[in-house]
Amino acid sequence: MTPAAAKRPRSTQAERSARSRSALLEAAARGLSRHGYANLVLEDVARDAGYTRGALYHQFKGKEDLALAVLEWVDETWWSEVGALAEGQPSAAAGLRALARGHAVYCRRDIAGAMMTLRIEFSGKDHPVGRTIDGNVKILLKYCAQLIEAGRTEGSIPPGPPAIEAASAWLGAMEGVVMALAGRAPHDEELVARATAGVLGLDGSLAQQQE
Amino acid sequence: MTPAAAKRPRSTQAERSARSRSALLEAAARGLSRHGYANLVLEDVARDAGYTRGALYHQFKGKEDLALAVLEWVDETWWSEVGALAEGQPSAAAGLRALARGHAVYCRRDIAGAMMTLRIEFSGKDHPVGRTIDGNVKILLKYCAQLIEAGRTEGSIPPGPPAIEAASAWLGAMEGVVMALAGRAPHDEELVARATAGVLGLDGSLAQQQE
DNA sequence: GAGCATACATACATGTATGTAGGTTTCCAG
DNA sequence: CTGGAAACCTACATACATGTATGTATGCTC
Repeated sequence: MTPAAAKRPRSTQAERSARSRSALLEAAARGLSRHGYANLVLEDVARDAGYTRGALYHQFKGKEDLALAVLEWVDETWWSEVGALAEGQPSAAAGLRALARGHAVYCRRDIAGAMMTLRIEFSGKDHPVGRTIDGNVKILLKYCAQLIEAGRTEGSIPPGPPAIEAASAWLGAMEGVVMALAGRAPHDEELVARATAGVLGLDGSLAQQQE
Repeated sequence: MTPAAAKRPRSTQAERSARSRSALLEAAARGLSRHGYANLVLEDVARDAGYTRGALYHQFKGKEDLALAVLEWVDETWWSEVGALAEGQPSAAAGLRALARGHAVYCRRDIAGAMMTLRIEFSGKDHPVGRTIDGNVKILLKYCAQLIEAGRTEGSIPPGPPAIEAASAWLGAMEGVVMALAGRAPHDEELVARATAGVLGLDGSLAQQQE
């Protein structure tokens, strides 16, 4: 019996599908983090999510489609959970610092490495996944570069290498640090912040944080 | 006629073999950088070096053995070309700075990514390549952590997170930066130095280098 | 230069992972 | 409660890369 007699009687079929899809996506992200794309075997992904390859092929067109879905999902969650932190900060430097700490926290989940591995495997390649990831990174880079330039003109960030190179290096450094520390709180946050300060030339004094 | 009548008449056979081996190793490193281990197809490696798979299987026991040889080769060249820079520096901080810059220069070759991809694919896995790479990284980490601790006791490096975490983060940051900049001189060197200063808490003043 | 070993090439067998097709269960509608 | 369409599973076909086995050429030794 459908509790609320309205138009949508809380359809269980759609819910079921959505749950499966989420579980598969999460398992795929974990698998990508750990094994990369090439070593990712779909049967393991499906089993990890509690299904078989049949379910996976019902939800996604194939391996590539699955990877693209993961990318899209990561991109969305990153901007809503991390990117949003930069908004409403007093200065561009503060915004970048917030991004750094937020990124470290965000990457404590095991989905963190998915972007990294996909980027390493596909960046610069003429492949749908490569193009997507390069597109996402490009947008992110542009955003960060703008923040850096804004900070330099307003004076909260000292001069240095071209903003795009600096942004590129900064993102790379963050990825490297969170990867190396693999979510070992609380030092991951602290050290990402330090790396940020170093790359951008912010004051390296030890008393800038403790949010 | 053998020019020098001594014991070793300048054997051409050994030379030939060594040349082939070097060419294959270099091609393998390039291939690993670009495609990773799983996507590395040995026929391409061999062709890239000017041979066929037959030659490769004559020189190496197989794919795994090839990867291990690359690892060994990278490890040796790194310590002789980069690691040596830390020796004879006035302070531990100076040594670490030298390592950073040296690493950036070292990574301008396309062999740079080989370690990275192998690490991502195998680190922490129960696999010969994984064990080897983890072993190499562990030694490197220990070395860097010792430098950091030495610097802290002698006063050239301010206090901070535990030395091992700091060393881990530092290496990760360097990898990330050189990866992101992909040898775009001269900013790679500058930005690796900045990241180093940030993570280790060295003076972020802009006038520390120009070696 | 005959005999032999090493370096290298070609051809085949095996394993494995993807993708597809055909069946089975679960859920909702009338 | 019965028809039907989903979500899902099992079985099969295909592709591809590794590894091995066999063949050829080049260089060394006597």
